[in-house]
Amino acid sequence: MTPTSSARSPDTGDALIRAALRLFGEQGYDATSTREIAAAAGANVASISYHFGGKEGLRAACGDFIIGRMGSVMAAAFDIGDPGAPSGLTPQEASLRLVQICERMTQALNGEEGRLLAPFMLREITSPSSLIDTIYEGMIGPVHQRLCRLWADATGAPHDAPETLLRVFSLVGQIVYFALARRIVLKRMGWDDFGASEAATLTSVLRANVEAIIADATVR
Amino acid sequence: MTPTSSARSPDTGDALIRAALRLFGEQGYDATSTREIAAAAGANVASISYHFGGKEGLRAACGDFIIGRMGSVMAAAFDIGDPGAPSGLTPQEASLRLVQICERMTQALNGEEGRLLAPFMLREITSPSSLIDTIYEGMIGPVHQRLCRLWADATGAPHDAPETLLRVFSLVGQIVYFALARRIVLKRMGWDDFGASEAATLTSVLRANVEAIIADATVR
DNA sequence: GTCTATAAACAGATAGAC
DNA sequence: GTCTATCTGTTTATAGAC
Repeated sequence: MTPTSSARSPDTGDALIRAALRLFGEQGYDATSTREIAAAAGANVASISYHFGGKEGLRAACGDFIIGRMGSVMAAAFDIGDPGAPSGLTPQEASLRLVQICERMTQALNGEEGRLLAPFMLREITSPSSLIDTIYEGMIGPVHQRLCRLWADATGAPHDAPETLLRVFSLVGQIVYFALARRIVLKRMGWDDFGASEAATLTSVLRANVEAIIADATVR
Repeated sequence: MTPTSSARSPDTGDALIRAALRLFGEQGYDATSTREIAAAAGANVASISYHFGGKEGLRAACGDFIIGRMGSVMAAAFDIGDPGAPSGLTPQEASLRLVQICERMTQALNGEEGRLLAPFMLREITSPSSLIDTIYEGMIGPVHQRLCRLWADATGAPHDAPETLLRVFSLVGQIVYFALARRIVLKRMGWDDFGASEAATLTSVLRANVEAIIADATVR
């Protein structure tokens, strides 16, 4: 349906974002040149300024892309089974839900799209002047709050106690660590890649950890 | 005892390494210019080439510095109490030792020097072409192996089973996470800084986690 | 919308005076 | 050992043809 004109564009902007996500994630923002991004996206250098107003605008677009994708993955994880029920879970139900969400997070971070998004996100989290505020308010903060309420339902601990917040962070932390230190883990395990069987082994270990930590924190 | 000549140097090389560790850690290697490093160290741009042969040489020197410092911290942590006894610990002793080592790691990563070294190390771990091999073989690998043997003594599990290696990684991972995501944790907790009382709260949570995970993995 | 050509700033490295 | 000055290559951004 494109009229007649010279060049077509299924979506140059989208290709630029995907290329930038990968390269920013692998090498870092400053280590990646706009020429490199354009080449990887099969586009022209000037198209970055045209579509996003410059390199920094492309970075911001990557952040919005991440918040959208990861946000919907997390939203789906929270609503496993019953996309309606807001509250009133038994401790056993809440505990199971927590374990399931952790498994989904493990899968999401180690799946195909996660391996595109996670490195970029980790870099933004650790860099001082970056998208950290946007990503925190758009995704990390809300997700952590919901996890804390589930934690409270599961253990009987107050949802806003410092210990609760830190316990939930440590739950998430051990999952994120395996995305962060993938290269080291592969090397030590003698694994070539992170396939289905490796993922299954990791998932079972993390599930055991999560269940042990929840049980330990449960008010008896 | 320095002869008579013009300029003195307590140690320009050392000042350059410390400045580079901080700036590389905060901003990343590529985002940091040699001029910036020299200014922060109170030295001249040309001194980097003179002392280290160039920017890449300075990066390698930072890696060696880290391996030396962190290595001795970890060595001390393993030898708490008895710097001689090689083996033959009861499960209870091994478990306690494991918990103590985790506490030392938490302190080391969140203490003054850890806050200088950890960001740099985390960046090197996540970057593709970097010092990851050097740091792995000089520190991470050996430390992980020793932790796995302690884990085996504590739980009765084989020291080289995949589950053992992954359990130990998850132990370390949750500790590293709080160094990685410090900014996010501070924001969510409503903390201004990471002082003594905050460190105490975190340490107690992590200790509880470690003990729960060890207990869960113990062969009964 | 896409491209080429170019501008203006900045990078790391080094020669040579001191 | 330290400094200034400079060389060479690369960066992002943009003007203007198509």
